[in-house]
Amino acid sequence: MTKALERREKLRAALIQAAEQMIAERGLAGLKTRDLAREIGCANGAVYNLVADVDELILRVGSRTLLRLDETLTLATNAGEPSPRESLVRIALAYCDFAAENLQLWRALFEHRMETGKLVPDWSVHDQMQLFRHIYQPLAALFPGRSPEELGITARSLFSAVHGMAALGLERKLVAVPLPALRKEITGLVRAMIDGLIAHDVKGAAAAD
Amino acid sequence: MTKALERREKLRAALIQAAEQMIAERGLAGLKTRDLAREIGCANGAVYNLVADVDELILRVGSRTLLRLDETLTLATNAGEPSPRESLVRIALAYCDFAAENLQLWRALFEHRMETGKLVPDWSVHDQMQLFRHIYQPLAALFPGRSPEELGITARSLFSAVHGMAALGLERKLVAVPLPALRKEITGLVRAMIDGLIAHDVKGAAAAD
DNA sequence: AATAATATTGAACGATGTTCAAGGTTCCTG
DNA sequence: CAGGAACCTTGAACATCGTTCAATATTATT
Repeated sequence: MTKALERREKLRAALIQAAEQMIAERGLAGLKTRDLAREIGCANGAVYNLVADVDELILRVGSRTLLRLDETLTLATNAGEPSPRESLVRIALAYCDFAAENLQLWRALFEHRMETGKLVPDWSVHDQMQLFRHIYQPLAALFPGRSPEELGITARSLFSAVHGMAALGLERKLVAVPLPALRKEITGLVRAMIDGLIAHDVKGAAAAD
Repeated sequence: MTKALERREKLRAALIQAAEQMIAERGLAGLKTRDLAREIGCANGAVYNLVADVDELILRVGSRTLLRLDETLTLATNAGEPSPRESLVRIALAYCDFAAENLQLWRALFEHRMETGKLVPDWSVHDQMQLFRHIYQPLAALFPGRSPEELGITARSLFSAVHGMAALGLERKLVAVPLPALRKEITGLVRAMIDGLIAHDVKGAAAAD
């Protein structure tokens, strides 16, 4: 029993790794089951013993990408002990850099759409939630008056805004912007957002008095 | 000569309209040439007399979507004569509302990727540039000290940030957020960004003295 | 009206994801 | 250790795409 399952797991790992490399090199649309099968040395049909369908395969690669992204953001947060404000800037820049360095894999996270009717499995959804965690902590330090729910919403908004800048900035479709310029823009806008949010907080508190 | 070309143009218009409706109903992935041909009453192969390939078809639909979006933003800008700051908020909300009401068509604008090697035609690129124009004017009023280039960059950053909030907010993948909540978040963050940018401007000017 | 030019057709091609019966391996049991 | 049960692997076959093209039908010109 061990022999068969062992080989299966080995092949599975190889499959996911091959898929990761293929997406990284040729984009999500360049992922082909026949190429994958040739790569890991098995028949085309055998892929479906290792994985239910390509949707699952893409999700598994996405999970790995999210994990690496998470590690990157963790590293960015722990570098030195800057103010919460600068911590958020660092996180945003780390996100941008990760996207630039893992462009195709990062795009695959957002480009992929499940075939209609099939819903994303729990383990995949759970992975995605973890990302906001990094933003949450500095935000909580900056806005001690806000409830956890409010902080969660603000965290998601901030994340989304930075994501949008990276997404459109790294896109060739709209004007291509050089990476250093994009980093500078993100830095400026994150600082502006935070300062603006702080100012509103003060105003709100004053009005509440 | 007129008879043939006339029919051709009629069919072309019908094709693009059918494609638009099909994308709106079933998403970009639901666009099938055979269904389109049946819809407009011609053979599958005839589609390629009206259009070079589906890429062009998608781009043509995108052009129409961008045009409607442009009209929507124009309307939002001209409604009343609010301050530049509130004008920007209105534009952002109009963008969000348009995305929500034209979800699939709006997604198609960003989901579509040309097959590698083929580049987007000029007329399509030109369409996309026009969007920043709406943001540019209020920004110029708010930041008279900035150069046109700087304003253009800020406009794109602001647009990208709002786009990101709409994109992730309207996505089912990350937590689904109700539209009113999303609008409120966008309003808050746009105001914060602008106020933050203004504060930085003042600080920068003071430091320059 | 005859002929040249052009448009339209739908069958066929090559890819692609997915399935499945046939045949091979591996594992448990007597 | 032998033999059967359970499982795995295979590669051919299927359905569905976008796209092409020789044959046919239509339109325009002389």
